[in-house]
Amino acid sequence: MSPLCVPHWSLVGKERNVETERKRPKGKRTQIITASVQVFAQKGFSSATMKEIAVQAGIGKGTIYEYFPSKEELFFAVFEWYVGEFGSKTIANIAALGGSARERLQAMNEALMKSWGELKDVYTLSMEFWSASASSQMRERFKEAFRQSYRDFRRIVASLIREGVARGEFRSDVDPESVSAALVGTWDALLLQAWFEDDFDPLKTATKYMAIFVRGLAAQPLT
Amino acid sequence: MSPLCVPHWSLVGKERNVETERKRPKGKRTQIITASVQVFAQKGFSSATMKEIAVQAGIGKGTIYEYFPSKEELFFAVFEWYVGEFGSKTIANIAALGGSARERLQAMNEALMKSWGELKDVYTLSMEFWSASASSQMRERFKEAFRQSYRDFRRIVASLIREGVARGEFRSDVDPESVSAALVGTWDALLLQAWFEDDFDPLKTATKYMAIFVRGLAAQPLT
Amino acid sequence: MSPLCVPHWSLVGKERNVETERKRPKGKRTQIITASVQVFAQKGFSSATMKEIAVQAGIGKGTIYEYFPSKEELFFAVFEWYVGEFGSKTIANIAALGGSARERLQAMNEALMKSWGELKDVYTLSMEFWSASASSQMRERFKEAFRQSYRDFRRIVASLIREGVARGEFRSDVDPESVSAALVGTWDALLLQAWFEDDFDPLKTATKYMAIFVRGLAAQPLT
Amino acid sequence: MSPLCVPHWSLVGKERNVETERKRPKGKRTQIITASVQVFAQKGFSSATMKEIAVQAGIGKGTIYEYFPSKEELFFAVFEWYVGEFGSKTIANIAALGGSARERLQAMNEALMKSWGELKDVYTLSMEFWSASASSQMRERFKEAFRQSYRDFRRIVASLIREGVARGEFRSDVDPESVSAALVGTWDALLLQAWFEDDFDPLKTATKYMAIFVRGLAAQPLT
DNA sequence: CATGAATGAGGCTTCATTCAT
DNA sequence: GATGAATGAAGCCTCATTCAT
Repeated sequence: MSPLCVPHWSLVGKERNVETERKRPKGKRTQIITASVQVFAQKGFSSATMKEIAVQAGIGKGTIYEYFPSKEELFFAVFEWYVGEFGSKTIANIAALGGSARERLQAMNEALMKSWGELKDVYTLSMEFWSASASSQMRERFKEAFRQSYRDFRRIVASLIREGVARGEFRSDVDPESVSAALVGTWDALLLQAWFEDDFDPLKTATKYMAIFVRGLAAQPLT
Repeated sequence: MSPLCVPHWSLVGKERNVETERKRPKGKRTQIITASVQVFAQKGFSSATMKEIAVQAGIGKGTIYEYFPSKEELFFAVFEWYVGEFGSKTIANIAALGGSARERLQAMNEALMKSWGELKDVYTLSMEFWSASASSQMRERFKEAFRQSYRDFRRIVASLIREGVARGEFRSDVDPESVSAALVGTWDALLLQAWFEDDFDPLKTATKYMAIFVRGLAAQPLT
Repeated sequence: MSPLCVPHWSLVGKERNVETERKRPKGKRTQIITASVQVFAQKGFSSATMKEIAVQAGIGKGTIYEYFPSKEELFFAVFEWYVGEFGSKTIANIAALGGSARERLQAMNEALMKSWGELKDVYTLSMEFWSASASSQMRERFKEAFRQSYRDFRRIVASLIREGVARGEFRSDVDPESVSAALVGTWDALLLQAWFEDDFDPLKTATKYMAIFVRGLAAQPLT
Repeated sequence: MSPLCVPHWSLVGKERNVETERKRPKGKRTQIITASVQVFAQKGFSSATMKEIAVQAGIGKGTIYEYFPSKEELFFAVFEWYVGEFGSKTIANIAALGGSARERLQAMNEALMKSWGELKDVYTLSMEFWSASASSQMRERFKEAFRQSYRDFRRIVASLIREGVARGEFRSDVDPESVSAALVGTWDALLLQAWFEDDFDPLKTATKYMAIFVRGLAAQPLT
């Protein structure tokens, strides 16, 4: 799951007020995951401890094991939730809208970059997931899931490009697969740079970039 | 250090026989770093053990501590070596060549994507470094170093863009800073995708992408 | 805590069955301290290992850390227990009795020297504590605690001396502070010598010594 | 060796200016011991490292092993030097002087307590030696040496007491062995208390104490 | 179901000692 | 002799996981 699959609207602050719904056995799994998001984001997978997560979730350490067989499984569950909860939905929704392909591409760009504000706080999870896919015991599982996530993402963008080509909006020699991979990658990487540099404005940068990029795509010279 | 700062030509086996001394009086530090590169790349920072590194380096566990005060320092040394040894040199060299800005941009693209073959093996280090900059004790150190590395990288590309604008090769409304950030990011992210998918061909994808991108930059319509 | 603050009556086996719970929910801390007393006394602080203590306590190594954050803290806890459990209580009790000051002084002398039998086994702890107060990380903490312990001890004896002076039992030119310091020291040191030499009889020596000493104190020549 | 066996005149600052006599192979052993005194006194036996000692001695770490087979042997050598160099000489010298037994006792008292100024800096060694005699591998060796040292000390004082009794200066019911043990102990312990408390004045305390003590010893009432 | 006390494998690190130069 | 780089045994401590209540 690339970070940009994860607009994360409403992610933050969601865990507060859990007190009121104490003993809602159904939500305990979610409760644990939510706590894990906080802790893993802050400490990273290795440095996070089950104790810490339990405390954050307001439950006993042993209880976590009622829902997840191991720390790694819990981490993977966080990962799945991350993807599943937010995934490429935003992008897909925008793709389904009307308007020119270019406009929708730019809408995607805007939506993703605007999500940075909320994403920021848990963005480090992406790095943890990358790291997990690189070297943990669960390497393959994570890698496969990432692969799938990127694929989904590229597929949506590629469709849109293809549509633009079909409509004659984009040049016919454009390769939708390559373009979507690059575009998805750019979005991804801009958020990464934003993470490193506080005063980096991903929306501004991305908007300027998109102007150039869509001009390169356009079948007819843009003004 | 973005992964694309690291062509890694000749990464492997470079440290052997560096100097002709019968013993290994000076090269031991390098020897340890080389071993660490292997182990950290394979296991990740947390899962790697000092024992493993020592065995890989063919030395005693305690010897590592003669050269590095802690595991974290060793990891950071690997990081510095990663950046320092390869850094943005390739890019800088290409920027210094003659030819049009567009040609040099495409040469950079080609050089970076071609380095994937060698980079592949140690690419996971990038993810570990990201992760370290996100949540380890060393967080700030890594983050700052990354920041600097990205900055260097963007500066080189931005200069080239600026040069292209000045020459009238690129459109005058192009913002070199934004473009360079996006371009650097794209290269970065394409390698990431290549890491996830074995049959992803970053050079092919990037080349097609660049064709579109430089068209978007160009002051005069390209054929 | 001077060794003579520590009559140690009943040191051994006191912690067992303290409470009737089937499990050992509260006594575990005591259990660990008791085991530590044995091990530290036998091996000294540095040579004692947490493993050894755990085995002696019949628990797992990790369990110790549930009760004490570090080896040093555990050692200090042993120290506190040593002082707190036995401290200058004996002396204080005797001071509170009736009788002449001289009699009470001699009673203190007797009580302390008689405690040697039990003290013997853990006496080496005193040396370890001294050593700790001299050079360990915990130096200041131990030193301060010792200081306090000696001060308490001297205060009690000094009061008694003062009382004797006030009553006209002791010479008016006697300085209670100096005398108490010396007396406390003498007791301390006699036990030390007893530790070094098996056939040294501290009670006999101290009794003969006290006869002379109280004669020196007496306002009226003793028979 | 009780601390009071060790006036330590001139101990401090003796190691400086060793530079000038570099390569005096005969003195290297002493050089090492002198350095060890500093380091052991400051860090304690366990925390002191051979490296530190070597640095303090201005020689290579390996060189120490040319002179001492192990750290423990070195420590014992420091101990022996401590005793041998200073031992009970002061006391013995005073015992050999003329004058009344009482005067010589008080001279001993004064000499010992006055040595506190210099002794202070290395006094912690005494505690380390105690600790070593209590729990190190070399326990027996240290213990035996301590025993001997105390014995020597007591013997000298006991002789003096005996002389006083024989002369009719001291009461005939005085037991020289007990008195000497107690007196030696008192001196010992007063230095210990001085170590714990900075503003404790051992000389003043001991002098007042001695006035009382010798009155107790005296055959004839003193004024 | 929930808990958290107990556990012990395993990691990082220290440092006395060795030994090739 | 002198050295100090190399070593590896051994220690402290962490923490995921278990399990009795």
